[in-house]
This record gives sequence, structure tokens and C-alpha cells, in this order.
Amino acid sequence: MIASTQTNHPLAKSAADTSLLELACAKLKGAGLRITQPRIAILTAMLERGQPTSIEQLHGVLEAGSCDLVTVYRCLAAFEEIGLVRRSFYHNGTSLYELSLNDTQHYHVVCKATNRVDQLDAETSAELRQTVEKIEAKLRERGYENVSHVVEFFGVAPAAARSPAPLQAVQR
Amino acid sequence: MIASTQTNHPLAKSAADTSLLELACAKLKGAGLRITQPRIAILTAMLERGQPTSIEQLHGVLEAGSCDLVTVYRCLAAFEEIGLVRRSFYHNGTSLYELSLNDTQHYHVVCKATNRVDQLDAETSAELRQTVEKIEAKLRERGYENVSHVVEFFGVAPAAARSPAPLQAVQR
DNA sequence: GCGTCAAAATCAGGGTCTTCCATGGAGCGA
DNA sequence: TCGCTCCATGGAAGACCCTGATTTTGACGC
Repeated sequence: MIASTQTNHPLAKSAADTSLLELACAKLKGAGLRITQPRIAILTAMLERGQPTSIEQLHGVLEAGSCDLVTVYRCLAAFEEIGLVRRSFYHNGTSLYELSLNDTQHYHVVCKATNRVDQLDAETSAELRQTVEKIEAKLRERGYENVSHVVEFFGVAPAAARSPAPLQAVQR
Repeated sequence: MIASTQTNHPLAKSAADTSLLELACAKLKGAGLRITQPRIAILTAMLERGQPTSIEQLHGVLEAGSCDLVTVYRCLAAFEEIGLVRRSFYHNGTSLYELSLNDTQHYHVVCKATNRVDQLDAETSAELRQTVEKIEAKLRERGYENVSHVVEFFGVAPAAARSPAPLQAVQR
């Protein structure tokens, strides 16, 4: 269950993260939502993680920073509502959340054994995205509104990548 | 709680369904599983439904036919294990199950408002399948085993398609 | 038919998520 | 800067979904 292995980055939040945080706050404001301490904490945690994260994991990371579990649920629901985060799934159906600040969507492979999340390579992602967007366009033609999608790959990761639990091996 | 809204198909099981049921039973046997009344009831219900169905809905349909909810859970888990059913998701993350007897996988659009499930047209499905299979092949090259995927589209269906038989919006 | 053992029923429990209500604090106007 | 107004949060309780453990039933081989 991915214990509290999260590496506490000793380095301060990078400048890039900070600007992304501001972007996220702007989105919040734009949607008429308030900018509060817990929300900033959640967004910061997601930025630092940089990969799909379960609510449980998020709350674990935030424990030091004081934020109720219920609040995490509510915030993520709100964020999803306004399109600030995207939801994906583990193999067993648990929800994962990921920031969607830059509009390029990433696609993932989730290890069925360890729940480690890896990304598809850029070229493959691009091709997939193209196909998916074409389909979404067709759906809109058929009259569907507010179209979205979930694409997720699962598999048992090769032992080499699985064993050392490097976590964070993959980031944007 | 999904009232007894399920349409009791007045028509008897079609011949096609019967032969598919036999095929499913053969798969069960092949996997070393026994053929039991509840399992047949579940399979029959899924065949009649012919589209992704939640466990709750399945149990609702089966109520007349006497099958415990726990049994439905376990049977579907067993079926998924041997590849007899495929799992997909609602927009809210609830699991849906669908028989996968013929090896051509269907892709769906789920209405965010009513949870009605619709299929993509054949051509689009085929194109998508091709892309996805290519990606899965790449993943296997990278060392992933037991590769699978979930692809799901969501949207608010056009009113025309939405109004008839709104099939109980599932709330959590 | 009979025995064996997997599968189903039943009961109970854990964990996840939601709801409720009182309180706090962000944002806004004066 | 101050105070007001709601939205957001915290905390606890509880609903719901799913899973184990154990007993009972019944499918299958002989």
C-alpha cells in the first residue's frame, strides 16, 4: 500500500513549481473558489509528487501540514469539477488524481503488483492522444457534451524496474 | 438503491444467447471452475443485458432468481480472473462488468448524467483498438507482463438519446 | 447413489467515503 | 483597517461497499 516512503524532498519548492502553484490558484479564483491554506497545501503536495496520487497518499503527505481527510476529498472533488485535476484509476478501481495545469494529458502504465505509475513515452502518448481526440470530436458531432475520457494501461512491471522502488523515477 | 425498475424482458432467451452461455460455461470448465446455478444466472443476466453492468444492478436483476450479493462479487472476481468478463468504470469510479466472449473488445461512451452506456461505432472502435494494441505491444517490449487496459469515454448524451428509460442515475 | 471438495450462504467486520453541524477564515465593501 | 457574509474546514458519526471466516449446500467423479 505504498507506505510512507514518500521522499521528503530536502530541496525547497522549485521556481517552476511556484509558478505552477500560482497558475492553479488563478484557476481556482477564476472558478469562484477561495484560496485557502488546505487547498494550497494539497496543490503543493500534488505538484511535488508530480504523478497520479490517491487521496490516501495525499492525506498521508499532508499529515504534518494539518489538513483533514474530509477536506482532501472535498477539495479534490471541487478541483475535478473545475478541471484543475484529472482522475485516473488503479487496477482495483481506486481513484488517482493528477494536476492538469498544462493542457497536454499524460497517459500512464500502472503496475498491477506495486501500483507504481509510469508514463508512456512521448511519441506513443502523442499518437494515442491524437486518436482519442478524434474520437471525442466524433462524439461531439453525435451530440455529446462535456466529453472526457479515461485511458489507463496496466501490467506487471519488469522486475528490474520494480525492485529498487526508486519512486519518483519518472517525472515529467 | 436501484428500485425494481429493471425491465423484465418478456422475450425468452434467444438462441444466440443460449449458445453464448454454453461458450461461457466451456470457459468456466476450462479454467477449472464449476458450473453452478448462481453462475449461470449471473451469466444469463449479463447476456440479456448485453452492456456493462454494475454489480448492484446485476444483483437487482437476479433478486427474483435468488443469488446472494456476496456471491455476485465473488463470481465476477473469478470471471475477471479467467478473462471471462472485462471491467470498466462509470464516471464516478464504480466498476462495471461486461462479458468478453467474442474477442473483439467494445469501447463505450458513458453518459455522465444518466450512466447510460453507448457503444462507439465499429470503425472508430477498430482504429482505437489498433492504437491500443500497438501500445500494449510496446509495453511488453519494455518488459511488462500481463498487460491490459481501460479505455472509457464520458459525456453528457444528447437529450434525444437520454430521455427514454433513464435507467436510474447511480449515486454514491 | 455416495463421497469429496469447491462454491454459496450467512454473519460480521474493516475501510472508504459521505453527511451533518458548528466554527473559522477568505474575500469584499465601506 | 474593520466588520460582515458566506464559503470552506474540522470533527464525529454513520452509510455504504467490499472482504473474511465459517458453516452448509450441491456439482462432479466414481
